[in-house]
Amino acid sequence: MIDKKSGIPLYIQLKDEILNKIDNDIWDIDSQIPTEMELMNKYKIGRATVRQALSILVNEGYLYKKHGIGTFVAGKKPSLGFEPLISLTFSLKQRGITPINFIDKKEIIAIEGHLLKEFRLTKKQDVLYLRRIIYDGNLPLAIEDSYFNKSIIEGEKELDLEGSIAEILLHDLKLNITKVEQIIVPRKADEEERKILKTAGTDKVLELKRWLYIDENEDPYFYLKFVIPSNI
Amino acid sequence: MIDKKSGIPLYIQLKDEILNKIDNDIWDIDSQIPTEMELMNKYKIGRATVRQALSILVNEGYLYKKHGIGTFVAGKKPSLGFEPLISLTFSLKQRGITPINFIDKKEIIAIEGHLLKEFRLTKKQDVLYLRRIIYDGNLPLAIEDSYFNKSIIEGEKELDLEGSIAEILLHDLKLNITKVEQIIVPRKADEEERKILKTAGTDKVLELKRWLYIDENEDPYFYLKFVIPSNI
DNA sequence: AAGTGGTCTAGACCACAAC
DNA sequence: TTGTGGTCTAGACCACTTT
Repeated sequence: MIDKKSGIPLYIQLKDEILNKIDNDIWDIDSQIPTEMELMNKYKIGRATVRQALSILVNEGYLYKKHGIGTFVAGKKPSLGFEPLISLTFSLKQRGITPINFIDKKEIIAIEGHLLKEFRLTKKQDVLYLRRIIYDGNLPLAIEDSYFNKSIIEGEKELDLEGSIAEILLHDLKLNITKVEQIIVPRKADEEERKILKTAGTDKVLELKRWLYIDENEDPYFYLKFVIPSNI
Repeated sequence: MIDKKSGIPLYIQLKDEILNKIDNDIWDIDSQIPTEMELMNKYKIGRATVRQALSILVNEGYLYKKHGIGTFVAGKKPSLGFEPLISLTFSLKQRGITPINFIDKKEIIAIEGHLLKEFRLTKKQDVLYLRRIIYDGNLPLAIEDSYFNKSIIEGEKELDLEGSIAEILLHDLKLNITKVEQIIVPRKADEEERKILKTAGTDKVLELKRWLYIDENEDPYFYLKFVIPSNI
């Protein structure tokens, strides 16, 4: 309960009240919690106070909101080994975001010459190049350039290239990943990136490059680069 | 300037306006920015709107407030976007786990000879070695070996080495991280690891190594290795 | 005492999703 | 149409720091 005379700010008391119900599993994961209106009436407090409490919990990842629907308990999902470490889609879903991947480019290109170093390849190779823009609704979240070993398009399977790439690699292709290398560098967005990502206010982005090795191969099977505004 | 008819929320416009002045160094570090009252009058907006814009920037580490005095530009620019990408504690907390870090070893060691390559160092260096076992309650989750540049123990600050290391690096030390390299390799646990982690059923683990670079330094500031059972 | 940020209320209108 | 969260205003009083 909330005590208006305790001296403790009401929004702190409400925040703790809600946190307890989450921690003690009184509210199920992904279940809707009382609306702002209901919380106002139940505790006889103003809407701004309710929203201040909720915004803290959203910020800390305990709750997520859906505009026009309600407020929900954020879920802890089971892990699949590598998945949380290599999948952007996975990380976003954990925060209540269901990303949409829009395929911008899809073509076969040859990696040779000075490009070999960037791709960490030892010899010339044709790869499937895929550029996707990842959205949360209408909001662009990231630009993703991925390069697959050509063998991926030679299989008979129909691959869902708009889904999670980590899922394709781990579940559909059942690859035996033996090493993942990754570099993250914060930098300024270039002009194209600013245009696509509509970076407002700041033009700082994180650039992440990732190389995936399978079996005992010396060359990576998969190369990924993605750029994401650093305020996401 | 702020356009009330643009359709863009006023607090977003104000936030971006302020962010630009910070990014372009129009306001010095630790200098006071206009008071909430001044911002209200200047842009003809309500106080709640001003506070909403400011609270975002405080939350993201661009500003800090002093009660009864004013609002100020934060000293270092945050690399907060890094947190989910580099912090094990952060990732675990997102899944509802509040890990406990038990310090197993803590000593100064010299990195030289053949070890230099593993640490990606170019010359001999003394480092602070920290081994921690990370628990979820009684269940051991991971073994973590971290190696800090010696300068970390020369500061006057008392560092909470049982908390999140990413938090120390980003929030306490406010390091300007310029690159993160990481390798993940699945392998079999060795005998010591099996003993500590009590790996049940499977003895497969993920080994993650991570190198953190700050400023323009050629050598990494921080080296981390952790081993985690692959069924977690 | 004056000025700052901290908390809180009541009320309004908008945007989005579901029925 | 209804109910949700999103944005915004005007106003009040409190707590803290400096003058």
